[in-house]
Amino acid sequence: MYSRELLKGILKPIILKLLSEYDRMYGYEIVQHVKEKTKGKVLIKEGSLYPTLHSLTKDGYLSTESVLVGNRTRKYYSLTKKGDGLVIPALNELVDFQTTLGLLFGKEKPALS
Amino acid sequence: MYSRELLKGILKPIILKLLSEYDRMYGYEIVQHVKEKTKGKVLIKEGSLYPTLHSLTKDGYLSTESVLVGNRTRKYYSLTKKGDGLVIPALNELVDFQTTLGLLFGKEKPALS
DNA sequence: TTGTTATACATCGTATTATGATGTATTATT
DNA sequence: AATAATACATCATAATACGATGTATAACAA
Repeated sequence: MYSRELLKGILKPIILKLLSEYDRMYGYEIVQHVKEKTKGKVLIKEGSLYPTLHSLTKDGYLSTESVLVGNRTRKYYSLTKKGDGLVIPALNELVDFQTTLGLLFGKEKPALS
Repeated sequence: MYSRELLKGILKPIILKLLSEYDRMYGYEIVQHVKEKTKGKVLIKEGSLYPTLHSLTKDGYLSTESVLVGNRTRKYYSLTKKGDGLVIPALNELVDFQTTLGLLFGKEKPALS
């Protein structure tokens, strides 16, 4: 895990990007997905995730849909139109930021995937 | 400029890396240096820099040396032995983090410089 | 069957830290 | 003479990740 502060600012972009790829996801699923994708290096905590999802929803970027699976509730989140408009700028900023980290810490521009 | 939160966690590493390269620097110089290095994308504010320098000093990572240039005071900062021990881990974390950002946001491992 | 782990949600207080606002003062430039 | 650059400082505020805590179901191993 990274120092707490380093992760600040990346949680919302992570959620936005995931939802732009997967159309709809629930909280627990997001945590697992990010864990796998980052090889265990980014472990989103519930105390971070749920308030953030609520905040994005409250601000109109996400919509929700509750589904019962067995007797357990799953709350699916999707991008609203407004939220969709946030995705590209957020990703651009992150990629740009990644490049800038390279300038500062000795790595050059990240290679294209 | 990046969103405020995105910059959290990188100021201390920036200072540590710079001081490991330049041996001694003063606040204003650090701001200018980072501004140039990042092509104006990271503009450290005085309200962030000075408290951080003081904090690092208080914790024994930096030592200071005040110099009069004309009638103006310059406060030079250098790494202590303790501070020196922080450099490598801090840089490793940052480079690692940069790579993880790539995993999350579509860029692969950063190219070596 | 019992204990543990995984799944799945939630809230709240705390800690960290970058920044704007504000202040003081010298030096260089127009 | 006025403005910008140099150079330091402090303080209140805002943003947000997280630990702690709570509730509950489902799966699985001992």
